[in-house]
Amino acid sequence: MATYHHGDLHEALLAAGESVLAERGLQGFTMRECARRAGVSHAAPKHHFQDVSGFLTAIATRGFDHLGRTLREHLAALPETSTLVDEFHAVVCGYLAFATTWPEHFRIMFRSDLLRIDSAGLPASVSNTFRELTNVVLRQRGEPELAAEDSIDITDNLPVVQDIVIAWSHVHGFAHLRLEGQLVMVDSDAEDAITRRVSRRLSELVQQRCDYAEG
Amino acid sequence: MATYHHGDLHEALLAAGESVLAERGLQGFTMRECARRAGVSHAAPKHHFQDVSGFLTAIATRGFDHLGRTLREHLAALPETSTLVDEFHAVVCGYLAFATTWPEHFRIMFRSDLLRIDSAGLPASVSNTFRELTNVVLRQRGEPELAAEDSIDITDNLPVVQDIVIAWSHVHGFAHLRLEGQLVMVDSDAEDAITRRVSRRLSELVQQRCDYAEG
DNA sequence: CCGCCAAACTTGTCAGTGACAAGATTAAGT
DNA sequence: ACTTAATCTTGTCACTGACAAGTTTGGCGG
Repeated sequence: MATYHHGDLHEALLAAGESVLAERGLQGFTMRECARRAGVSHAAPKHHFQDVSGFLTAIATRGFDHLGRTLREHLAALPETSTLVDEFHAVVCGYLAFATTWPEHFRIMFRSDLLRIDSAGLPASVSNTFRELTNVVLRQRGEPELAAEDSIDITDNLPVVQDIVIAWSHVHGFAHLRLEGQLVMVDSDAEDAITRRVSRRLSELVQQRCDYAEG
Repeated sequence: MATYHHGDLHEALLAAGESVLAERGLQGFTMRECARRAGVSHAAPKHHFQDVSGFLTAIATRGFDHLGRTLREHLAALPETSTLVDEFHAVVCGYLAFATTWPEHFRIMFRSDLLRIDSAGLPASVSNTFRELTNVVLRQRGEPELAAEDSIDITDNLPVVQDIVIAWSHVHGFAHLRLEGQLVMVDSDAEDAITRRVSRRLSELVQQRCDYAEG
């Protein structure tokens, strides 16, 4: 109890919250426990985060930032001579790595009923994150990449958006099913084969950009 | 208070639980509210479902049954002359329809941290559900379909399992992202185009079954 | 240097919750 | 008819999130 004012309670609470999530999961997560770990009273968080959903929104925002960073790292680790299949593979592996390492964050990030989706930083973090995936698709198509803070114009680029949605869905679905234990029958070798197959599929998907007419 | 013994409290509680979920979401879901709506005391559910996770598991099991029924209906509604693209499209639409109609069930079904995954009926309902998708893939490949109660042998059919996982991931990811509001930018026309594109992609994926060697 | 003010934090309270224990009721078999 | 076990109730406990009201403190103008 050095000072009455904590100094950086905002950050301390987030760190506490993430440790609670890691140890007890979303189930055992409580505001009061977070306050306890930060060494403040049970009502202190109110001033920094309106309520529990405000707090979870902040955590989700950090989660999206972290996911974006992970994707960027996996892409940056590629050698110069990489193919586009490699790029997709990097994204898939990054996504999976994040979901494995931060499962509770992953769950919270995709729980719109728990979050204040219009909250300050969230939308920005989301689009920053998925700019990585978008740029892989754009690179593949030979179109100009998005700069930081830019986001894609849907109406002008419907085919591109379709590809992005399809690619994102594919990666996300695999990660989610895996995280939630629905793919337990798949061993680690089979999983590697699947991720490579998915990556190859995604790059093929984006290459065949002529036949949009009809399915 | 006709009788002290309810008669079919098990079923009544599940129905109550589903109405609570529909009205208040997983957030506002409580055992006591379910008991209240079933007209019994707050401790009555204990005898039918051990605890809250046992109760949610039962609800999730019903959800998987419902999803399986929905997929079967969508497939059965196809005309005789349907292509395999149509079959995949039916699965995709059925999956999306379920996620849209029963969003809270969908959420619970894929929350392994909330469920007793080893619980009596759950695994059976899950494999019954995904037998529909499996059979579409098997039909596509000209291999014998699974009978009811049968499940696929992973070790003998790795390529098939890979295709199933990929197809399932794709459909599931799209439904999940859509449910959680991450695809708000996609309007209804674009969504139709995407579902058709996904369906076509999936059937192509399964057709090209020669090139497994490496990605 | 002082006093004031608003932000940051505390204490206290409330209804509501899940889990558990112990008791009451009743259905069903013998 | 008697017993027995399943079913349901009442009562209790620690805990939670939200809210209200009070306390401390940093920082500001004068």
